[in-house]
Amino acid sequence: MPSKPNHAGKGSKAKKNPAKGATILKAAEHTFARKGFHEATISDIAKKAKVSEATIYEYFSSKEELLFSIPAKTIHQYQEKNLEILEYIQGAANKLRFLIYRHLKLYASNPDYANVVMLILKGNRNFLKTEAYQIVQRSARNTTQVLEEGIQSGEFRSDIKPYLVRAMIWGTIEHLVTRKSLFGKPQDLLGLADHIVGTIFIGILTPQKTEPTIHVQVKMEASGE
Amino acid sequence: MPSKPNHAGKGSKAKKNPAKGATILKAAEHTFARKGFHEATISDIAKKAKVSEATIYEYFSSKEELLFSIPAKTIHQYQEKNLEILEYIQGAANKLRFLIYRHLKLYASNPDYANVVMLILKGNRNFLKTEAYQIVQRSARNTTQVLEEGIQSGEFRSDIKPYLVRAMIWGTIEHLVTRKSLFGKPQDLLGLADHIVGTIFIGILTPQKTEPTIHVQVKMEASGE
Amino acid sequence: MPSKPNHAGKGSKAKKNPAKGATILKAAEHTFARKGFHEATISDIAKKAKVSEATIYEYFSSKEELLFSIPAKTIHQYQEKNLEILEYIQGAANKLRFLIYRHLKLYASNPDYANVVMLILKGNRNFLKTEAYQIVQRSARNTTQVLEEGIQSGEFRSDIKPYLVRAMIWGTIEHLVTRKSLFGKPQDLLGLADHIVGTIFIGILTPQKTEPTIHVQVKMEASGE
Amino acid sequence: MPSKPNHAGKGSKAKKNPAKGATILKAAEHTFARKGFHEATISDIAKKAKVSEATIYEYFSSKEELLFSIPAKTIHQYQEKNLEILEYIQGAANKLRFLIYRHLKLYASNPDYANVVMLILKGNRNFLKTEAYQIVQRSARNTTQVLEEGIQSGEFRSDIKPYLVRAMIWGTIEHLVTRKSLFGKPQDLLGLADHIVGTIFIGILTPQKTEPTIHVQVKMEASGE
DNA sequence: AATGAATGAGAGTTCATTCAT
DNA sequence: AATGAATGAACTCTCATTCAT
Repeated sequence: MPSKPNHAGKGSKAKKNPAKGATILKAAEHTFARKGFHEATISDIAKKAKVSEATIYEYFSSKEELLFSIPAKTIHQYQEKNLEILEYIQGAANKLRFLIYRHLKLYASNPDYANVVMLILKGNRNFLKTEAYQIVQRSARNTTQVLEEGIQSGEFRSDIKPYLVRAMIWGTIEHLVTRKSLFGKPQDLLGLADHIVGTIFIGILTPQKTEPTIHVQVKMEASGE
Repeated sequence: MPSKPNHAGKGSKAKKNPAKGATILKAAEHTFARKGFHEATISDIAKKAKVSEATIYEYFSSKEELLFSIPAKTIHQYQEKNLEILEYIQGAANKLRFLIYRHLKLYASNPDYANVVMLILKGNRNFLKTEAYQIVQRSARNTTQVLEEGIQSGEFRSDIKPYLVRAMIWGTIEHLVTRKSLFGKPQDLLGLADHIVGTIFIGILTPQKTEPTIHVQVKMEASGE
Repeated sequence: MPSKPNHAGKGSKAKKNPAKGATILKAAEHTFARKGFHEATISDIAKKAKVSEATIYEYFSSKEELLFSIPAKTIHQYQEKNLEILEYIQGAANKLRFLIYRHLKLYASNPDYANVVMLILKGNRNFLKTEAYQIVQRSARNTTQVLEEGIQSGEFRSDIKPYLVRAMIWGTIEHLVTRKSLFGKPQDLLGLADHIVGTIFIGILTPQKTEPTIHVQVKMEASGE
Repeated sequence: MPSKPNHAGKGSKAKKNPAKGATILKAAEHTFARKGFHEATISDIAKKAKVSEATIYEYFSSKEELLFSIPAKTIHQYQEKNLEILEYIQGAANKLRFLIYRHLKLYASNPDYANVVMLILKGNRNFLKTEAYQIVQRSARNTTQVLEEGIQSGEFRSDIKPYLVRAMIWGTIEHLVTRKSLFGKPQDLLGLADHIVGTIFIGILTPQKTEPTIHVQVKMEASGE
């Protein structure tokens, strides 16, 4: 069997009945989201999925593999689609705006998933060894790449650090999504996207005051006329 | 500053020997940071602290209370000092820069602590009921307040949303600290402070391109010549 | 007789394999009888029953529920049969004699059971909330009722207090059974039944002395010679 | 030190301050009565007695010795006084009546003590090895002896079994006291004394109906004249 | 004489996981 | 393919007891 054997790490099993596997996965997502990883029991998940506990082990080799399988498919589809659409978008700024939207939307449209990712997976070291996490990393590189493109093309300042800006964007999103998971507070996550983009793009300082560089440029342009 | 007892909520016990209590707390921080909450056992912590398991329960009423007691003192001192210094700083921008530095430094100078906070406490719903968390919230309000001050004084753009900007700042920091905890990657966290401040302040777009406001100004100035 | 589930209250679990449940119960009875409740460990019982400790918890939700389950079935069958047979017996005295016999026999024929009931359950306040205890109470009412019947029919003195007489009968039995549990002393419990009945029926005073009524009669007859 | 060293078994300690010893004992009685032996902790008792836990161990060598020390003094005084008064009473019936009263009163006037004896000590096998228990046994022999006296003197029927009658009397009392401990039910224990005595003395059957013996005796006496 | 502090020794209980059917 | 039943393996927490002061 030379084909990719282990999607979620060491022990995944051949899915006998894909529909049932998905049911279990949804039940796990639901349960983990509400109770947390250790507090949720296989029995809880089995009840929710209306299968026996043993059946879960027919589909997933361990509780942790079950957890790690939750993002696997989602993240894969997410990244695929991102890459596909990205090709049709012109300009780094537009691309970046798209990526921010997409990222926010991923979580906004699936609260249980957001919960699992933000409150459980983010703190789990073993998750980092997962194939799903590899995709997350690739997805992160998308962003960095777009930022670099923007610098190259002159759309973005040449003195920004792509790594840092990406950290800012992702950090912002994660922070907001986490708060929504915990408090339900930013009611409308997607609605914040424009503000995030705006702030990332032009900062928070009022122009005249603290940007002498701009002032200089102005002079030059004025004289160029 | 009278000693407020029971920092970590209802169940904390009178510390018979404060030094030993601190030793246990440090051992717990160390152990939780390396193993995670559920994976670390009281026995591990007892060994590290060189006390018996029972002794731990003389100082902390449960494993969870032990966990929640880790940030209690640190966060308290952090907030006290912040408020103190803040009074001496002039200008919202300077204050904000200070808060960002401090926040980064808190974690940068105590990796185990960072680890516990970012990987364990952030995902723990019960922590939100803790007194320690109340202080975190108060600390967050510091930032928002400074942002509002800046808007008022004209230092910051009037169209920013303080809540969002604070989320960006904190999110960025949390993201970076988390990555450092997990990968050790941004070697020099504090060194990034200036870049973060810079980006938050002036954004990533190159001025001429996407800021029509500036453009307008230019025209005006040019005609003024 | 439809099978009423959950004899021992709220927490009892569905018995997966009734035979195994009974084995565990017997092992518990045996162990508790010899060691007492707190001194007996789940591990002891598991060993005796040749199952794992966890298996015990598949059948009983706690150590205490296990304890309370011991009398549940026995007491139920006992009461059922009592009521059944009572219908065929004529006369309150005969009925009372039967109940005393039965009560003694219940314990005499099952020393471990006697031990558990007399030395452990009797002092346990939580047992009083048990369904099993409800049946004990009902069984006590049988006795009181028979006593009332006897008074009505003229078989028993009209000046006795049923409640007290029942207490005497039960107290006597309990005392004897307890002594047998502790010392093995009244070798033949059942053999004492007749004596108990006799004494309860006619007391311990010699007739002439304290019973003026009888005394009068005697005199009269004697003088009749 | 040839004087009786160990009142309650192996490990009792010299009472440094008898008053404090008594305080602890009362606290223990109070606490055991309410919580039971295993459920009550040394800490509970220490709190109630307003001493430290360690102090309890200065006076009593173990929790069990503490328990066994509760009846020691009481039972000793009880028996002493019984023997003393018994000498002044004429007639077995009167003596028996006295013993029944005394026995009931012992418990009626000290509910906590009753509780401890009935619900805790009665089921404790180790208590039987105690010196306090030796006195209980001696006290039991009082009763048996009086019964034998009564038979000898003709006050009591010659066909009664002293051992059994004593069991009945004690059993009755224990049963009633236990119920009072558990339910508070027979409100007035002492008020029942007369009824107990009455029933023990003359039984529950109506004379004419079921006492052929008397009839026979009459004949014999008549012919004997 | 009194006790604050420390701990050894377990015990009950939970659950992920396995396996025979 | 599905599961009922069984269990190994821990882990938290409690408490009686000790000992140095």
